[in-house]
Amino acid sequence: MHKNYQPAALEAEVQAYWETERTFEVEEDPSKEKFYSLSMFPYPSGKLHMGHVRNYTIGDVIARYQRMLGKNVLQPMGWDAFGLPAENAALKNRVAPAGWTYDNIAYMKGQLIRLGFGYDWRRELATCQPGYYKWEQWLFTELFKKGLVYRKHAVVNWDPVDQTVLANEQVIDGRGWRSGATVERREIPQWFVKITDYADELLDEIDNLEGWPEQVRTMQRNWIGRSFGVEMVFDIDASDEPLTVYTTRPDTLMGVTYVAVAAEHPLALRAAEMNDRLAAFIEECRRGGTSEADLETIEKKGIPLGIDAIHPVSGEAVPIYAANFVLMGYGTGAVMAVPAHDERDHAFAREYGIPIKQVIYPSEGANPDISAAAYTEPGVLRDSGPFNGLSSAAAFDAIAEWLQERGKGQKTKQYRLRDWGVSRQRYWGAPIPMIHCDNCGIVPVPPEDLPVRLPEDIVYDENTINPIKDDPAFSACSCPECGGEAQRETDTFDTFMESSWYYARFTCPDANAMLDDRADYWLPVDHYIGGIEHAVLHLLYARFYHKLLRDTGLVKSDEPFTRLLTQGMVVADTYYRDQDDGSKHWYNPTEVEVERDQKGRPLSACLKEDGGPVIIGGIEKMSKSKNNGVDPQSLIDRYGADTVRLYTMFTSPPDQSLEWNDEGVEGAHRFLKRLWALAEAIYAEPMAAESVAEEPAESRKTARREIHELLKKALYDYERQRFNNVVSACMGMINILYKLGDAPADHQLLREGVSLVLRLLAPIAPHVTHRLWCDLGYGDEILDSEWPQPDEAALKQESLPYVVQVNGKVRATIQVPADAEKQAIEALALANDNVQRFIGEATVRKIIVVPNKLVNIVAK
RNA sequence: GCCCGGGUGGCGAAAUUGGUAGACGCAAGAGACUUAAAAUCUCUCGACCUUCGGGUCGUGCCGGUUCGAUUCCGGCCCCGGGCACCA
Repeated sequence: MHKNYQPAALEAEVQAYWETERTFEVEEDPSKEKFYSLSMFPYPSGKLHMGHVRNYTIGDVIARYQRMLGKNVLQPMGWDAFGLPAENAALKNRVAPAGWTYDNIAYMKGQLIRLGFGYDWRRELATCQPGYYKWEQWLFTELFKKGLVYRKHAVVNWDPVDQTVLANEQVIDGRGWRSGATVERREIPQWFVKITDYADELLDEIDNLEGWPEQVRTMQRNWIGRSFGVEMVFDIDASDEPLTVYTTRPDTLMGVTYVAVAAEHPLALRAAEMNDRLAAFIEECRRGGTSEADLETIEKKGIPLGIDAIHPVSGEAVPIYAANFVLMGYGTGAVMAVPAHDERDHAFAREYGIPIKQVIYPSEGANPDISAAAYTEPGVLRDSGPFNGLSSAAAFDAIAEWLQERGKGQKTKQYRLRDWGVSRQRYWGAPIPMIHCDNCGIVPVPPEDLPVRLPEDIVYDENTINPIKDDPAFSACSCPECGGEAQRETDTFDTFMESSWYYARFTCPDANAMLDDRADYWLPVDHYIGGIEHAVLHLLYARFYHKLLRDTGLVKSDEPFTRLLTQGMVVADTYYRDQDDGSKHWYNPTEVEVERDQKGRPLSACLKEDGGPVIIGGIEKMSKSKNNGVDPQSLIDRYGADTVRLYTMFTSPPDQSLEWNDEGVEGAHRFLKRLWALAEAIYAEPMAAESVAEEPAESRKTARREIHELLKKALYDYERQRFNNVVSACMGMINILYKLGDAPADHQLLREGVSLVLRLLAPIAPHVTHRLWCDLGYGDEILDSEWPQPDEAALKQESLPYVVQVNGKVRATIQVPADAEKQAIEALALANDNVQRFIGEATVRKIIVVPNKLVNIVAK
């Protein structure tokens, strides 16, 4: 055993041992309880960032912990390999996306191994491999046959200069990121999967996801957004085609004072033929991005069509407006507006001088001032003709019934959730396996022709937009039905398609089918760990996909992930300078010197290179775009993997955001050196197996009790996944062990204490604990050692400290025999001088005794 | 704009969930060892007052419930995540 802790050599040796012993390779074993621990696989962007390190450390800690509890643990790893950054890199460096991606995978895999994560690498997969995406192409054609896939027009961001579709991320302040041109909204045909068919099941089963954070469950419920409302028709005075609108507040129907339609609504387009102002407005509405955040934050604008809608109950004419906040793609592209009872309608009505008609009044209390703000609470109806006097709830039913009897509407259920658009107009993705034939229409690629391979051997220059779009070698094909000339679909899948089922493929990566029997041994995933930013999209799509797999007969379970841990962001300060062209140039924190005030708050910052000032951009998620990432590799090189793992676990609880701070890593390293020093002391002086039984000294007895209390706390914190507290407890134990004396009994306690700390720390710092466990002769394989339990006898105390409060304020701490009765405790509390001083002349009204904790004396 | 989180010393955090606020660590200060430095070890460390016993205030802000609130309720402020083509 070395005298000093030397992580680099030690970790290499232990990693070699794991590889030779095939420690983390697992097979199905019906005799053992299985545990499938999975961390969200990375996009191979180049190198690991701190968020990866944190995510995979949490996952590895959970996997190793479960292994130490005796379970058959599967922990695989793979690569979410398709995506936009590979195309960006291709444009920038003129390299093919495939080569760039595989190079990144090789480098990042090396980093994962260097960090000591216990993966079964035989199961590794990359989603850009034809052997992987073949099966999702196959499933897509199956879903098409079942009617769960369809094509419709949908809006995209169109860059009129580059002549290309842009991702939302590529639209900056309404302009294309490369061309700087104002982005337009354009409708093109795209493929959709009917997730709304599963909306009810996806929503109702959230109730059963007890292992998921409540926060994520709430977000998913709101995202699906099931609402019960009424669909109704407004006749149009100038048209035969009525307008259909949906509302969750039919009780406010008599307060409708206008109707708003999307700018692209056929009614608006027709009216615009005769109306230049309207035509210009519609043109204006086509500009800007498509994201919901963009649409919801633009100034709400509208323009009257000059056409009226007929109120279905009163028969009154109300004006129709074209409005930029109503979207053609959502619902029916038309909404009824009730300014008195809806905030957005209220703001719009005030802007355009539209009447505000109050029809709902509070059932008790003062009537609010409706001219100042909308009254959105339910209440009692007035000025509502036949519905006067009804409550909002009763009016909901009465109005729905009234409309239904007259064929003007009905109760319906609606979702905020929209069908999943899976088409992307990009090269680096899985080709959508569909064929367009002039004779036969849309024809799915037959299974024997799958996979539709994406050509990887392509050339990129700065003008390349999409290498397969205009490549006849790719798109030309023969129709599988009529054999005639046909065209392949050149759009590729949304990368969420790949990431929605990889967890299942890991169970049988070599199966000659999408999945085989092994899937049902391992699934569902027992513990899934990933970033909170995936709370809705990825996690909802994966739940949906699992149900598709189930209904295709490939798995038996209903849900993919039993327990979910959403780790917080790794965040860091950002610094930038404004460029002449209006963009921002971001500087890495390592390039910047920050001046702080006495309280440690940043005052100003300057660039080390030129000493000039830079702007402090606030704390944000570590990202390439903000250049605020901390490279974990330099920390690994300097301190070793165990220190980096220990520090990331210690510095924040897993589900909270981690504010990166280089200081502190040193402390984690120091702790491992202290552990090493204690182990060295044991090694240097191996003790006789049988030491003479001696009555333990009082201080040693206390030390042992404190160690077992900390052990109990650590076990509790392992269960609730507060790994930062586990590390704290281990540090506390080491601090106690450091203060022990030289007696044989001290040495015995030291041996016991170190064996406890090693096992508690084994999932977190696996290399050093593995080595010390072997070198000190505790056993051969710490992962298969007995998981520690506190000694109840050591925890027993003859007397306990109680806090004594007078009127809720702490006035004394007293020692109370453990078996004392309530009266005895009260008497001891009252006997204290300081307590008496604060009772003074007052009369004791009440004494509250909280067992093992405190006494509160209420005196007045 | 909408949905979801978070706010505790100079800093990261803890408080077994309504019962001693600040465990553990970082930074800082003092001391020991050393020719010296590093490393290591020991002690101090929320603010203010103090007769050195202790006292008053203190968990973003304002109010409430309670014998007792970081924890529960109502309102506000600030920061972060998501918003369907970043992954």
